[in-house]
Amino acid sequence: MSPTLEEVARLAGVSRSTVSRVINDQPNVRPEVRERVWQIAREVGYQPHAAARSLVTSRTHVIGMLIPEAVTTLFSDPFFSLLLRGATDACNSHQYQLMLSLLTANADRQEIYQRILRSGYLDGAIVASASLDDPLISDLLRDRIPFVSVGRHPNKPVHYVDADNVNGARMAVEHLTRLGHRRIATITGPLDMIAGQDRLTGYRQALEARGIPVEEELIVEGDFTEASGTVGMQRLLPASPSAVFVASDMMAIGALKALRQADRQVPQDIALVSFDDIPIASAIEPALTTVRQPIERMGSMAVEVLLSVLEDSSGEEALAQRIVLPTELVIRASCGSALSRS
Amino acid sequence: MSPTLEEVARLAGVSRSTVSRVINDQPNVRPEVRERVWQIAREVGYQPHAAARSLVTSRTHVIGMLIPEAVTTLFSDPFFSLLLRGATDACNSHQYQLMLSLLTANADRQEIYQRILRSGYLDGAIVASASLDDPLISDLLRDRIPFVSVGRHPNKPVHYVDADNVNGARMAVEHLTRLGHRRIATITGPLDMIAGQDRLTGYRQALEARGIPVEEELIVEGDFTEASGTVGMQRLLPASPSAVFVASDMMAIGALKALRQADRQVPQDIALVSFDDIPIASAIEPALTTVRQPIERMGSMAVEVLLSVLEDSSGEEALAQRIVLPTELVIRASCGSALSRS
DNA sequence: TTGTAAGCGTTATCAT
DNA sequence: ATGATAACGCTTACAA
Repeated sequence: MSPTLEEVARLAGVSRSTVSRVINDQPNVRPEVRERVWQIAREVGYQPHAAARSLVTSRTHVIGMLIPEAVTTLFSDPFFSLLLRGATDACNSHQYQLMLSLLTANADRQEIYQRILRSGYLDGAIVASASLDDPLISDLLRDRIPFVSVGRHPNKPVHYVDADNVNGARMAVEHLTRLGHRRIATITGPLDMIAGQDRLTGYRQALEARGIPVEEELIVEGDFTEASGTVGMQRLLPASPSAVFVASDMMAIGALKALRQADRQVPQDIALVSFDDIPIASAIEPALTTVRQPIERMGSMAVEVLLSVLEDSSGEEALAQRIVLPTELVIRASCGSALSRS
Repeated sequence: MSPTLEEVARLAGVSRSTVSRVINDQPNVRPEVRERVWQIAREVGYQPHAAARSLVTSRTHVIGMLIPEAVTTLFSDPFFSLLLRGATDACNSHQYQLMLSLLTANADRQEIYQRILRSGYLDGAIVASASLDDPLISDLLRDRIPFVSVGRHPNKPVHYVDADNVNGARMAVEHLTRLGHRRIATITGPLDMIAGQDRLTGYRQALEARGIPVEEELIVEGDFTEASGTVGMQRLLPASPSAVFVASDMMAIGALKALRQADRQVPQDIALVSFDDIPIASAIEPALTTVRQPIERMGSMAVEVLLSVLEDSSGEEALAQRIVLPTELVIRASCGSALSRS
């Protein structure tokens, strides 16, 4: 099919080695020869064979995006599209490729792990929102596979990129206190994920800073899905909070549904602040006041960090790179601050 | 690092060929030998090297998911997450991998094309929602790269999987006529995509079937983004339609925004029916009456078709496989049919 | 049934 | 500056 190095060499009247040097921009080739080789290579449409190349270099220029089983169900959350877009963009600009693996439940996790990660398919991997005790993390560490986690793992030597969830949540809840709310509930994310924990921590910090006691009946755990937002809000209603911090936009959408069913107006009867700022957050009614995290940038940063790790995997293990990007409160309608201003 | 065939062979006291036969489940190996080899392979954690293997078989077991430049901007539409999930699921169950490529504008399209598609990275590709004249399609055909399109290409010899957009749209608009509407507008998808065209065709068919004249001032073109739904609805308002068929849920969400700004109630003042049935369609207020297309199944079918094409690429080109999956109208609140019933 | 050996398309180490 | 030549790890005739 496609011409090989050999053929280009023959046509150019030089050896394979020379062509290889030209193609890889290595020194020690006479400019005229270099030019002639390029000429021929272009003419015949030469394209290096990826497998042959990586067989000898043991580099594939492919990195994996691993979505742990625990979160495959919420893969349709726009969060992941945005993360993917950031990651692929970064890959594009470094001439790397992204391989996507959803470690779904029905698939044999072990089998996939072996096949993908130990067969030399990948130079490294990005792990999206793994829960804190996901065996995937330990496996990757054990097998010394270079990887970067999206979402921090405080007690393990892993490179990660994360948003500042604690401060984001704190800002959100402080905003509610500033609006005069004192009975503030929260629907948390899954508490086996650091994002869930950290946002809960931020919630607690904000209340404590204002001297508001944290009441357990005002805290219900969700799992980031819209459905869990609905259920969470239903469980919260008997405690009659005046405001709720919902740990993700999708859950907030679910919570809104529950509130409509219960005939409560947002923000008049109850105020809502959530987290993520995915595109629909501003499109729905009421528009969501929410904490923006730079999802696309987290995706591209994860790739950048991974590539830098791959670069200097020359020596021994360097310190884990830990990057926390700032979050920002975006005030819209669901918190009722516009209302209180008037 | 990882042990090789050679090592397993040495430990088992047999030749590489024998180990290869065992690993690949080929005949002509004594059961006892087979057992011993497996034993050792497991012990040392043998995993075949993908590159080495594909160098000789010229098969990578990787297929590409190509998102054309034209649609990378709407990649955060849940449509693509669902498509990806369907595709990766199918890949998982066939031990294939999915490589994701967004052919973004800033990246050099030609360069990426060459690097990904002509370097042997991929066994084949899936192309998502390419516009009808996307050069990507012609390039793939020219280079004889096996691929399946999500979205039909009626006049080209391409394998495709699509939803029945014409009938879906027709059902949607017929439903509106049945509710008594006669002044029905539409916000179309991009008309250089077959999905945009087909849904417009369905709209026309439904009107003509009822003897309602098609008025050009009731047709505005969108591009499937939420923003274009808002703009489209704003342009439509002066023509005062009593109902609108919006060609995607995301655009419908945008349209709702415009209607709120204009103080029109849905469905009381104006009825809406859209297309896709992405998860949020049922979560927002009003819940969207929409045409459900089986997005995940389209993703998995695309993979299945591609794999079947890869199978019998033995002989010459067979006929293009063309699969159109049925669509279904899901009635919720935005069309006002519940209202008319009461 | 098993082993030997050639070859897949590169890169990398030597000589020259 | 250039060219032989030996890997890289596997599959696959072909021989035994």
